[in-house]
Amino acid sequence: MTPLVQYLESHFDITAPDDLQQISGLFKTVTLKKGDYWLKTDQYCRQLSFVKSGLLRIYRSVEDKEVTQWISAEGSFLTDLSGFLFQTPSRWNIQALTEVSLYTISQTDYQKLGTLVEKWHTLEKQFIAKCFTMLENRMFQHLSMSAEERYISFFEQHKALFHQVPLQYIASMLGMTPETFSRIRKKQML
Amino acid sequence: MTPLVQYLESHFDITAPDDLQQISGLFKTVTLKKGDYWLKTDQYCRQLSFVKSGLLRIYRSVEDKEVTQWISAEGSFLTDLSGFLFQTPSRWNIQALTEVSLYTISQTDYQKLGTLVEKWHTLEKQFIAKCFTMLENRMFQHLSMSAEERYISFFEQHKALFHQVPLQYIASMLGMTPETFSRIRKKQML
DNA sequence: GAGGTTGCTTGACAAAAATCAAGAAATTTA
DNA sequence: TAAATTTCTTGATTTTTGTCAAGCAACCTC
Repeated sequence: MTPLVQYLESHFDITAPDDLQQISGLFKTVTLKKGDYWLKTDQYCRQLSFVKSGLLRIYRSVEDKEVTQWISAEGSFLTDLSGFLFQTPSRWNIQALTEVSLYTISQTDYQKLGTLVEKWHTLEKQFIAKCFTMLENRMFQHLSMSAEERYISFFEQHKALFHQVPLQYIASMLGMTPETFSRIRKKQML
Repeated sequence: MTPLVQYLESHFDITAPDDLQQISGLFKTVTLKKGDYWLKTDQYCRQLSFVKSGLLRIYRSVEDKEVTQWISAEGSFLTDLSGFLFQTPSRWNIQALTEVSLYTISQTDYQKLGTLVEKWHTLEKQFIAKCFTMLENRMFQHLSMSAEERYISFFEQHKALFHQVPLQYIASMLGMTPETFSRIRKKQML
């Protein structure tokens, strides 16, 4: 569970060995094969995972097309945050794009963390707030930037993804068609 | 402070008179005149307000134009959530569009709530998570809907706003120009 | 109530992005 | 490795949205 422990240390500033063990002890290792679903629309999301390795796509089907909301990569948490916290049916599908290895905690065990780890509530709050902030930035980019500007901005921050997943998913995530994406890409590569 | 108390009861399920008083007792009444700023870009947001009456616009200036992020109305909380929680300089301007009456709590007093009210941490978490969920929905709409569809969806949920604030602000919030907004509007009214 | 300001609409045009269709390239599968 | 599938690219075209410019309407304000 080293990657998870490192994450907890660096992102949550949890350093006490006891706390680290309390937390990581509740996670179980899970693997998914390419194409497997971690979650499907209308299911209840009763788990929170930390991605040890691999890539997953979070998307939603609307009418005849699929809208990719995000791609989760190694070293980040994975859940349907709204569904997990409010226990409402999920609106998302989450599917493995590669072989995936996860550390997973059940909702029940997750709830124990509040009593086991002193400052858990604060950390949880910070985590959710961080998710909010990221989304706020993304929303702002959509309100203020063109497709090309969004492409450039995303490319600068996530270069690696561009040769790890089908580009159409990145296109969708950036709110454009694969064709538009391809044309911008060509222009950028000249 | 009745509107605030009602909000706490219905949205946060706080019913104990003691708790209600503990909380609302820390808020002070503040009024703003039309055009006054509640917050400016690069300032630290050290307050959380509840809008008793009036309307405020949250926006950001980019190059030569202004991007409206949201319009806050009567009966909702107002803050730069990211800035307030992480104590980072704000990227937003928040300006009164009308006479505004607020109940305001300082960051210092806000922090006391954790010790004064038993389940405060849970409620705070729920509140932030709610903000996240709303933003997630909005983001999804931008990824999956055209300008016209966004107009219709917003109009259905916020009819009242359309004759309360300059329409250009709503246009910006929906990610389109005033001209496009005007054309869609005309089409919808036929 | 005349003049100024601000906000809204309209038209003509330009640019951005979507759609459709075909084909090339890459990847997977057998 | 050949065939099948999936993904990406390209061109032609349409649709959507933005830009610019002008005019109109509402509303302050003096």
